[in-house]
Amino acid sequence: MTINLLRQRSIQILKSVQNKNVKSSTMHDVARLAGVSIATVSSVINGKSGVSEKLTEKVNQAMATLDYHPDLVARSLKVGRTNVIGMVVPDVTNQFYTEAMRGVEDEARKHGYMLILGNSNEDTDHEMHLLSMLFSQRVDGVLLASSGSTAAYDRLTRRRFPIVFIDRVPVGCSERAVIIDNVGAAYEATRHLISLGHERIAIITGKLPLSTGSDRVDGYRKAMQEAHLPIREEYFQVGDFSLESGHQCGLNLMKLSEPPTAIFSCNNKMTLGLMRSLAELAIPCPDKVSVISFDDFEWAANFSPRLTTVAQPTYEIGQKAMQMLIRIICANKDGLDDNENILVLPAELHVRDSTAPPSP
Amino acid sequence: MTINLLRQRSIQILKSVQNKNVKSSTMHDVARLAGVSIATVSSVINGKSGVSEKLTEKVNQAMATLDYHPDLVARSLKVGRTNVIGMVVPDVTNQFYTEAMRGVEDEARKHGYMLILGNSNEDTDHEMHLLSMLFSQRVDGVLLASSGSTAAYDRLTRRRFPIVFIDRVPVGCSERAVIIDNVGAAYEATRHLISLGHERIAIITGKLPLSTGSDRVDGYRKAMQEAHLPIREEYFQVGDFSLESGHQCGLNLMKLSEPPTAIFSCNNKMTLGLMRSLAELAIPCPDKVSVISFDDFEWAANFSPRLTTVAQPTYEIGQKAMQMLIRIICANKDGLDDNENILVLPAELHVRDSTAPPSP
DNA sequence: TTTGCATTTTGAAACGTTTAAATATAAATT
DNA sequence: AATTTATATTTAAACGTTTCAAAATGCAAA
Repeated sequence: MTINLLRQRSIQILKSVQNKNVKSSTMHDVARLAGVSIATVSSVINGKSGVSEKLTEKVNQAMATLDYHPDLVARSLKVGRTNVIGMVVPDVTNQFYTEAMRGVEDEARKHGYMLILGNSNEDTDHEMHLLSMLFSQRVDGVLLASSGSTAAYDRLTRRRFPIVFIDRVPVGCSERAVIIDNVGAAYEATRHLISLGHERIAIITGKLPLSTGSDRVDGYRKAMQEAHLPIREEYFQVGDFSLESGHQCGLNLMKLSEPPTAIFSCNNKMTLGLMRSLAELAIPCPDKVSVISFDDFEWAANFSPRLTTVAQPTYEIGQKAMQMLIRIICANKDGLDDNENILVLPAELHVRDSTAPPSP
Repeated sequence: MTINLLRQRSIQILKSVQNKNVKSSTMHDVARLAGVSIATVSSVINGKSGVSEKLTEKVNQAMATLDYHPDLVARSLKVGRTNVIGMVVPDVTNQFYTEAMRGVEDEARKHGYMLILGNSNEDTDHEMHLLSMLFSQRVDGVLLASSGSTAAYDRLTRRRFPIVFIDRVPVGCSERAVIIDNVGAAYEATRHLISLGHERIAIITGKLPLSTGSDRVDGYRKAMQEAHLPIREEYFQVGDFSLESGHQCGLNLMKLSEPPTAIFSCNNKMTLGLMRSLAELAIPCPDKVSVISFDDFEWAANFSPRLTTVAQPTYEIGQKAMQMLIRIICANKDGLDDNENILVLPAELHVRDSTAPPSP
């Protein structure tokens, strides 16, 4: 075929593609322009061996002129695999999850996966809906920071659908998860307050049906009991991980006739709410009340009071969870059982200025 | 068909589905179990009129027993539309973008769209790659907070691919975007510092090839010129929106023999870096230096110093951008030209404690 | 020249939907 | 009872890939 003929044909095909306007060119167009069969084009695209130098070149050229991008929807349908994984988090504005997401994404990209992110807004119904959407989209697996219900999870696992919990696990489920040692970390945090001399120590808990809720309470309980300190009912404030709940619990605590001298807040958002309530009541921290918080972030260290926190390895949580998910997907594909278990990472206490001995 | 026969058939089909294990049931299975054609099943699923009470019931029952979930991959291939839109942001750990994302998601859900989120990490190459992946995934449109390059954008618009810029626009592109009045907001911010009596006012800029970089500089310039204040070269620090750049610029500024008495930081992450540098150098704010920052967040108001900020309507930006994108998609579908333009939202100055008159 | 064998290329059937056209059924009109 | 009309249901062809079996080609040996 002469160069001229090639050019002419190219223009013609380009035009036919442009006419349809938004529709993009297909393997068919490429094959036609290169003067080969679509099977050959497919082989070139997928780097299969056994295509001659000459045709490979022709095909590549045709793809370039047409600016061809393979249709992954069609491919997914054929191969029964999308190379997309879903991630559902309860609060996308919480940096904890977005840092984890970076770990997930980096690891995902390394293995050729894309990421669909869903935000359940701490709403179990919406979480169910998101999971079933993801399933319908035929994602290859899901990372889930649960907002509480196990219903969706049950349905999916019954189908042997690859799923890994991250950060939060509904109490009861205890496999295929990447979490931190919440009991240990909460124990250390409470110990820190006790060692400073505090006795009236309050806690603002997260959602109790979740591991991050109940385990942190357990660690707190353990430390308190060990030190023979009572846990007053009014010092036990049940929050739900939201800023608003932290705010409300903070007000509840500091308006008591005998307010606590130290508060253990179980996540970053609730701590922000707590600090707001302290500001509103003009209660200085740590002078009047010490604050220790789960989750460590950029703002914690450079404003006043510099917060004492329990720092979690957020990026690593995401990274490790994605690795586990990939192993499960592969095992599933080969029809064998994966024997993935729960992975527990350590957390770290960062002592700063928001905790101090109680004022006499 | 007797109830018994139905049950028997159901068990048989269920078993055949379970054997394939992870594969889920198809319209075919449903049709077989319900004893109808797959076209009828399709009609029921899509709520088409003209299916008898009786068959509708049968089909619904069959779908329930099989726990059938439609394969959106197959549907997408057929109808040439995925009902998925992509969103690419330069820093997913920046709450600005996740709050915008909430607006996007709420609006998307309302119209039956799902969301794929990509994080370009301020890397234009990676951004290109993400965009081309999204295109291959055949998303119906893209929301883009650009990290600087226009190359990807050009390629996509040439194909008339629906795309809306959000927050940041590469200088030059000036259509289909939802942004705020950066010049005006930066002008007001600088005016605020000037009105407090500051004359040595520094700026930490963002990436200059982006509207959020250059427009904010323009506003600053305008205010300074109007007040007949010089813009010293060493007070003009070019950052890149990252915490690290804010930190470095902060150090540069405060180590000058004649440091500024006020600093205008052009986004939240850089402000965090700036505050870190002030802490390291033990320079009190606002006593020695005033700080005003773009972007307002939860932590800005309840720690000390309470930050003076320019607050953007983050949620609304996302919401409005998604609405615009949907309009473009619809116009495209009907083959007509959309006449969408740029949408500029107002920002708001929140005066708090980090800005004060210069110390004498 | 033929034969056989390895290599390259192609044809055609999937994958799970939607949809237009065709057919079957029921109801209404003569 | 025969015909028309409206309604309900099914058939079969797409959508853009992958993939396997079959066909074509090239090349060495007979």
